[in-house]
Amino acid sequence: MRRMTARPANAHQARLLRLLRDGGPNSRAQLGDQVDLSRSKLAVEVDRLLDTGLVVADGLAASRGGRRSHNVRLAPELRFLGVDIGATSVDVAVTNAELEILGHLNQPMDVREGPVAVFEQALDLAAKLRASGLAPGGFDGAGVGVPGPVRFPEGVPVAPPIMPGWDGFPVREALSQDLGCPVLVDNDVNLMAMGEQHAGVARSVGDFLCVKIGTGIGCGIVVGGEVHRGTTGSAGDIGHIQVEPEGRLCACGNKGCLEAHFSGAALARDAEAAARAGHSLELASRLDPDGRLTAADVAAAAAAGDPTSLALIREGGNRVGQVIAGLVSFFNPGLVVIGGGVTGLGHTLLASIRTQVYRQSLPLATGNLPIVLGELGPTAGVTGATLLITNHLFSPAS
Amino acid sequence: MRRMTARPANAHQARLLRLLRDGGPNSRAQLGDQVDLSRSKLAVEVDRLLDTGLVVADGLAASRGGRRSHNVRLAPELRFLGVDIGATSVDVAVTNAELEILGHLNQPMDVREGPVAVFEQALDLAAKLRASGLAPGGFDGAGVGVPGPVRFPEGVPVAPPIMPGWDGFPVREALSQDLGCPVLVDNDVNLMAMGEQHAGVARSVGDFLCVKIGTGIGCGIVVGGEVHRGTTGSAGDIGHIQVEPEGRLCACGNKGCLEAHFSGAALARDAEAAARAGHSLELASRLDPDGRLTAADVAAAAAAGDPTSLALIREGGNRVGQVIAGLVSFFNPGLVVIGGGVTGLGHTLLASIRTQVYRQSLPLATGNLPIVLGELGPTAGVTGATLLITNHLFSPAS
DNA sequence: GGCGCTTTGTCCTCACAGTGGAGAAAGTTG
DNA sequence: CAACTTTCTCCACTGTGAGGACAAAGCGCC
Repeated sequence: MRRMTARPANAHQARLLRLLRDGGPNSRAQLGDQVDLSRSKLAVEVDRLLDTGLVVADGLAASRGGRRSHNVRLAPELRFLGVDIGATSVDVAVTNAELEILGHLNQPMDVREGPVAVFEQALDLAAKLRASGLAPGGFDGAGVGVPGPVRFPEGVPVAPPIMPGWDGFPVREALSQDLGCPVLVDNDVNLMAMGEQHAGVARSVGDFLCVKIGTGIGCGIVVGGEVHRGTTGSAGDIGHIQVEPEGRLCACGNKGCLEAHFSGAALARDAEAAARAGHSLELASRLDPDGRLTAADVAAAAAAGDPTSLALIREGGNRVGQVIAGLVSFFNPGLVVIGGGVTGLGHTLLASIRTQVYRQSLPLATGNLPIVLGELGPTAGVTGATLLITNHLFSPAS
Repeated sequence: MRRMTARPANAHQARLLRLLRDGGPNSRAQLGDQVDLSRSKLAVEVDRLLDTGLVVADGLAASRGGRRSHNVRLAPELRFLGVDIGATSVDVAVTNAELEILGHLNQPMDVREGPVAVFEQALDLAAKLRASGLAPGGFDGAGVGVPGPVRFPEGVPVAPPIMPGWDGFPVREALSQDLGCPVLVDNDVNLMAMGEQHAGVARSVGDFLCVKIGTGIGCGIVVGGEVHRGTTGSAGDIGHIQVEPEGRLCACGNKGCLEAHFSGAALARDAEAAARAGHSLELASRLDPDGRLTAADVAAAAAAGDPTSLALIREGGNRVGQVIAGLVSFFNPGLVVIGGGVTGLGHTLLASIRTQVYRQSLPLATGNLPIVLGELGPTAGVTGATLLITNHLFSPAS
């Protein structure tokens, strides 16, 4: 039960910790190449980190033509917890300090059951992972993503549209008590963006957008390598941008919101309607006993060549693409990542998004703009969550 | 002919220079209150700045109950040039190091005449200001705004839609040669945003948007106090966001761009059409011999109560408001500033923009969101320009 | 194996940024 | 004119960090 208590004493140490997190075991010489400090100073700081126990010796590395170097690495017993709460399921993962996922569990649930019930399930999953020996000493930190706006400094959801019972629930404080470790809470979309930035397609891109299409639609915004959360924590909430002046009624009360026209939920509804109207035998054959379909059913039908499903996906892609085109003109990102549950719709969706964006935005903004699917899938969120908390812990203590 | 050659030697000196720029003459004690340095260290740095000549003694201040303090200030002979190139006119202003405007000239012109002709006029205005004794020793730095995207590090316009002849013209290099001082070039909208941030409505706001509606429409984006320019320098180019799927043909080749439906130019065209169709006697009476109108004519007609003009303005406001609503949802700013030539349309325009934004965006994003007119008018751009160059010069030399 | 060359890591000295306190200088107030 | 404030300077002391010398450890070649 040895927990991480120490924190880096200065910016140099913080920098070194992050290099070790992102680059794995490293020799003093390799660290020196990346950090612009004299060798002597660097040795001093590394020694201090060794003293704290955050960093340990890791044997000798192979020679590169001279004396073999003594590697150091982050303490291998450090454990971090990533929790990603979606609208319809929870993901929980345990990582070491290098953010390698040691164990990952997923469970369906309904976020509308409220924070108490949901966190009971999440903590249960975390306990299972611990019970399998992955985190014998408990956790040194945890990151949590929730599907709605968060007042980041306090770690409290504010006015979340799809999870009314969560408004004001002190997520950070409650979980910090339960887990006995530091906790940080953020919007799930922001965490997905951070995950892709750290380990996915967005490595080494400073400014990018990460559009997550699941039950709802959100967008992570990264500016200069940092997540932009906005004044009230609601930045990236693009699901309620109006795409049709007199369009469908949305749960938020407005008409024609993007989310009402396309999202995992909207797609399933449209597919059900098409199936019931007899437009698609392929879809009808997939109806469950209650007459319901999911986005995954549509993806499967599309993969089987069902024209109705393909048309629905294309139309949805056009809608999202229309909004993304606007955002690209406005924000001029270096990359757009598409992720979330509907990535199962794959390249049909991507193609229609690309068409819209490349057609509508100015060539200067789209000239060298990749629009790609996220590559981490369900691990993006939990990876981002542990990145978030380690970023915090690997900073000089306030 | 004494030019500023020295640059601050370290971050402390840079910080002090900016404090003196923004706060005017200050005593060492007052500076110490703002800068978190010991008095002794601060005295050393101030002395070094005095040695460079960037800072000079400025006499004794009034006593605050003890020994009177020796004020210091930025050298009063420092002169900066701000140039703001619009689509239809140039603004040129001279400021001291405290960014007080000592002289300001404006001249109509047409950017389509190309960079050589335009800068000839701009330099002519600058020479006039010099001739009137405002900058006997020449300029210590200049900032330039152009109405299109700029590759900022090089100071070169790229693919500017409304000024084709400017693509790739080395503005920074050319002007730096002509003026014999450091020059920085940016998008005019970004400079307006910086101006309002420094001296206008956006003081002390970290994240805000500054929408400039003139001949075209653009948006300055400020994130964490810094202008966001995007990957290729085209961030904020919202004029070509599509607002109507099968809308009017735009100069850019697409259909339904915001700019095609509302901007200074579009408003004038609509007003002309209405006048010619006999819908408004008020507007018809303002037609010039060529049958042309300007946005200012529409503003005047609206002020006189002309219902056609008011309707045009309202409809335009709705269009812009629709786009801004989307940006607000996406970006979650703490303030939206409306500026540019059409601010003459005043509160009629503002009201319809506000209506759209407050109706379409989520309450969390709009709850405490002021939407206001810029307060600097034509001086915003030139102030931003001199802020840009002094920010650069008051930074530690690279 | 001996020798030169390379890489890695440690040790030592020096420069200097920065702190904090003492005290001088220059005011105000009673 | 004494007591108190505020401002500014001077000085001694501390800790950070750079840079060089040197030791340790490895490779390759003769």
